[in-house]
Amino acid sequence: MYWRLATSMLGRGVPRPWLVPTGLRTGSVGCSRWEEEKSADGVKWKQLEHRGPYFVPLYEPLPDDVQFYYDGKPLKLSVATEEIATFYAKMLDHEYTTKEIFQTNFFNDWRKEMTPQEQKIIKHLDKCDFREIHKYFVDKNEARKALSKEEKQKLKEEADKIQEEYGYCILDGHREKIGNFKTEPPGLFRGRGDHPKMGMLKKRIMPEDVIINCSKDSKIPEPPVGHKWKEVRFDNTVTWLASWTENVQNSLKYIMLNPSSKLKGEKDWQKYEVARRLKDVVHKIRAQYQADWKSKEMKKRQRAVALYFIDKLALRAGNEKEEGETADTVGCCSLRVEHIKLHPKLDGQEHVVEFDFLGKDSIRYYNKVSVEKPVFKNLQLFMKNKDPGDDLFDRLNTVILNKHLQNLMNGLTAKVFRTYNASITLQEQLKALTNPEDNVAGKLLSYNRANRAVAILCNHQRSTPKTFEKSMQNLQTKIDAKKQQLEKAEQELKKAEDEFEDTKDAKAEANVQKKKKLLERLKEQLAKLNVQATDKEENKQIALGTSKLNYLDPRISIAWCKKFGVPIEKIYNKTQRAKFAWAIDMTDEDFEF
DNA sequence: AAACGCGACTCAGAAAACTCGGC
DNA sequence: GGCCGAGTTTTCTGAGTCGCGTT
Repeated sequence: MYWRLATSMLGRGVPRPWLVPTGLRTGSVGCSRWEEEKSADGVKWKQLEHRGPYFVPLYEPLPDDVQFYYDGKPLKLSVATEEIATFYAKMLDHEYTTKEIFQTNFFNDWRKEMTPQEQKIIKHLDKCDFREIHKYFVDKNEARKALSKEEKQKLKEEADKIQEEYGYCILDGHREKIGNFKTEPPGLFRGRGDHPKMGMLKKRIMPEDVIINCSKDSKIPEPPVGHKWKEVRFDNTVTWLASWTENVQNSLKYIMLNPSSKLKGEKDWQKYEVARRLKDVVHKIRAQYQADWKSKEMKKRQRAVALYFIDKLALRAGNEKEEGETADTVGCCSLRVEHIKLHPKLDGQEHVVEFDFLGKDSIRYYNKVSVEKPVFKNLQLFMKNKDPGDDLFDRLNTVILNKHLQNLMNGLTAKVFRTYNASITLQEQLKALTNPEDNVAGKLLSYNRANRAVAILCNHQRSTPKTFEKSMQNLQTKIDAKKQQLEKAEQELKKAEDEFEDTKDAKAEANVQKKKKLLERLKEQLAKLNVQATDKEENKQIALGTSKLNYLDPRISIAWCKKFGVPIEKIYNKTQRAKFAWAIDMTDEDFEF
């Protein structure tokens, strides 16, 4: 990997490009010439060449014997109408289709695409019968699973060929993997949580919708035959290869590089370096916001309390969002009065704030936190004479907050606190939990626990896996069986020892040794199973992946692996190792975040 | 100056696809 | 030695953050 060289050259003791300006900037806030990342006018590449997006296959009409029924009677649909019908039919056993908003949005959008005749007939969704179409797709899926080994192999090869052709680009002379090289197929929009637009029709992306970005002197990608690109541009200040506007939310979608790429890797590295710089000033910042809790200015007080939440609870910044366009979720600055309850005393603790709100992806944040008295008093003040639907921090937003943070440290924004607190927590937890005497399994449990502490801090949740109870039971069965084996082995050892007492012959002695070994092995296996069970139970509703991938400086984990003799593959799978190649390359066991 | 709207990027969990160990 | 299913990895695309230009 060519850039490994580059990164190793940038390792310890060697100035890192984006850190040099910081050093020079010390004490000279506002010197924009040295702003982070702007050193080269924001140029992201010199050369970019690619094939353009891979367009998902066009719709194939249903066979004639698969019918749609309206009001109990078969009805042949036009191809366009039928295609949209299949989107709904495919989702029939999904909870989405039971929701009224989903149904309404779908039906409205569907009717828009119908022919006038169809519009005249199809007036009510509840008279539509998609079950035969649904069954067709279920069967088709089954059939695909049942294909022979050779047929599957053939499909795999075709997919590999597409990946090979469209999945890579040339960036500054080097072949890099693309993250998402396929256009998103048409379908029904599925938002998270209570999304007002769920069920709307997401239209097919055509070459005419796509903007290509590449370098002028590169081989410009050919649009599919008979088609044209919307535009070809040569903008080297951005990292995307292609983009289009998505019709449901009217937002841009991009084709970008894979996390394993140099471009993304360096950005990731940079992110952690900013978080590490926060480490040096965080004590000062904390002292400052604590002082600001008593400020005369209400705006400052709100800023100080919000920042305290962001720091202590790792809340997200909380930008405003357009009402009615998305699910009603909030972050710190957008918290409303209804999202917190104040308890002067609760469960033996004083000044308890009870948080209950929906955050990103409509994941519930529920937490009871004992806070410092001034914070509590301030919150009472902020809530005074307000309705439940009013903003808690009415004089604050993310722009004001981030401007303030920028003054405290260059490159500092609200999200840096999440990165910083996540990484520092991992480092501290690893220090506290790792027992050098443990075997690898034991150490991995400690690692997972440290990781889990971070996931809890960041509120990374998952729904309990459908198979959880069952697999827990299976594990318990295994444990019980192992216990029995162990008991039996103990008895046999005792028997062997007695026999040796009697005979004192070499054969009996060897037998004792053999039984001892067996017992040891069983004990170890049992311990391992117990560890597994604990780990599993504790992980039931917690998602470790997000923090591992996005918040934890990989160098902490790599240093830990090296220090305690844990193979890196036990912590990071192949993809993760590719993403963190920059860190694997430069980190030794002494690394400190 | 501050509100706004857009653009570009990171972060997010669900679902699909794949793998691998036990029978 | 192939099949099954649980566990793991990869894909997918929606949901945030934050900066910038415009008004």
